[in-house]
Amino acid sequence: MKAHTTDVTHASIAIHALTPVTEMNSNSIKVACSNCNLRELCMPLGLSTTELERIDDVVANRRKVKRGAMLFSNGEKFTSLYAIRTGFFKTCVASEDGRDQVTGFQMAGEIVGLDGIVHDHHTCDAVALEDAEVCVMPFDRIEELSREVNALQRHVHKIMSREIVRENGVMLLLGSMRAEERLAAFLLNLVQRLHARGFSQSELVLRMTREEIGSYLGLKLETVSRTFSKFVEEGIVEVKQRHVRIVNADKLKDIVNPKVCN
Amino acid sequence: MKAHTTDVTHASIAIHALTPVTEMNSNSIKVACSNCNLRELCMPLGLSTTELERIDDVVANRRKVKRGAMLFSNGEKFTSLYAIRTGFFKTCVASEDGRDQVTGFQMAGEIVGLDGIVHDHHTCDAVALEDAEVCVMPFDRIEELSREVNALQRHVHKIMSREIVRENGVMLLLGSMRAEERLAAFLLNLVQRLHARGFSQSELVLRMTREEIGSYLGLKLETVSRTFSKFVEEGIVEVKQRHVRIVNADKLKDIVNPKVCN
DNA sequence: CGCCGCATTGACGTTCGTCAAGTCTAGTGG
DNA sequence: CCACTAGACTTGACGAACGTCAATGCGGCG
Repeated sequence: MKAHTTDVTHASIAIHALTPVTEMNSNSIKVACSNCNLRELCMPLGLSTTELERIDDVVANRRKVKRGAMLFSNGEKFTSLYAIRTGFFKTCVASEDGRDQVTGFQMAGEIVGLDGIVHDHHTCDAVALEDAEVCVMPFDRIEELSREVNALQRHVHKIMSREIVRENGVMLLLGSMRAEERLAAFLLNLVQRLHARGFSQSELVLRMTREEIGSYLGLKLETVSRTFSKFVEEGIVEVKQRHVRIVNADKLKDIVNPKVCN
Repeated sequence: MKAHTTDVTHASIAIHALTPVTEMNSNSIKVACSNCNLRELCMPLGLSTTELERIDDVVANRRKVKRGAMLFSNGEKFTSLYAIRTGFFKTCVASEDGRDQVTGFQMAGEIVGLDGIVHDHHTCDAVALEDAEVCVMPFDRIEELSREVNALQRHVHKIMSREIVRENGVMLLLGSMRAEERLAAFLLNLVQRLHARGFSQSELVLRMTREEIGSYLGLKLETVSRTFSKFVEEGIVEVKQRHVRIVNADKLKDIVNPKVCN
């Protein structure tokens, strides 16, 4: 490790800007999407006031999940989708012989639990990578309401379609990219999503271990570590444990999308 | 190639058993899910007669797609989902620098086009691997009707969730399996889906090239070919070009799920 | 019959995994 | 405050799995 950056800051400070005011003082305050700052991330836009009030009803309650604990697990009965309010999750599937694969990392405003719809049981685990809180949205309530609020129906469809498209991208990554390309794509994706939530475009704090990154990217943890080191040597990023600063985003993008011409 | 099996038959004969009678004589006959033999594969079960009649309306028309032609392509405006009546498709995404990745193979009764919902444009190509015919289901019509027919609403959600779960499985495959395991899992999956459609449990005709299999499995075509040869040497399958006979399904399953104990 | 696309096979090279040793950091308790 | 520890991370040496390149075979089709 060569780059000892002292100015890689904890991005978590900025999360306060995203925390709904309703919860600033107490946990027992009425659950309400209508005045949640994450609304634009997890709910449809352009709703009328009455529609907005009705949509508040899809959230039954909230649930806190401690770091390392599971929101739901493989085999568990499916009842609800979950909108992440705070914290960071991973989802992972396991093969029968014990290998497991991280299928995604989810942050505030994103929805988890879609895997459970088809068989009425979950087929993956959702694990909190830091203390987290989610909005519990019973699926039968979502279905009921989305019959009446067209924008919600459309929104549910888009969320599921978005997940399908995301996974298509991961398949491309796993099927055809080399280690450097995978890690570069991973970093760019993470920072882009964080930026959409008001965080820095260039600095981030990884909430997951090298092993979890490796599982997601189809690499071993040593390869992830070596690839980080290589990026550091090339002056593309600065890394100090889980603090990452992207020094040269263009180079990272070039790695993901090598331009043959030019 | 050692195994020259003369008795690997074309499975395509059996497709006639699945072809709706309404189309036996003419192409202009009324489109109707209510008497389509594929209904149980692509439509919800347990509908009342009136609901069934209404569901016929989701199919606007049918469309033939010649082998090698595209049903839809990346960037194209999204309007409809497509239920495959006959034929075989691949879907593939491309990275900006030209690499592409097969994200799935679809057969009769399966639905393609879900990727287009989120951005109102398709993000992948759907290519017919043999002459095919699909039912065109305009998505706004699906949404309209699924507001009124609960079973259809639930069905649409399940179809999308199933696709998410399928892709989770592919991620596990691409992220953590070796070449033999990937090919074994692929063959077992294909033959299982074909069997559900009335085909043999042990014989199949691949509709795709080695290169397309390789793209799907994250391998090069040579590796696919070598792995086939290895399976043949070990007496697990017989292969003659695209005709495959599974001789020892248990061994194949063992390869996918190596049992450490026992 | 000859061509073309697909498939097979071999020789060799690269990338990444494996194994092992060692470092760093945060947390704990004296 | 510092020693101790456990878990995460880094780094090196080596090997296996798969990719690359190239030659050849095979089968279907005009």
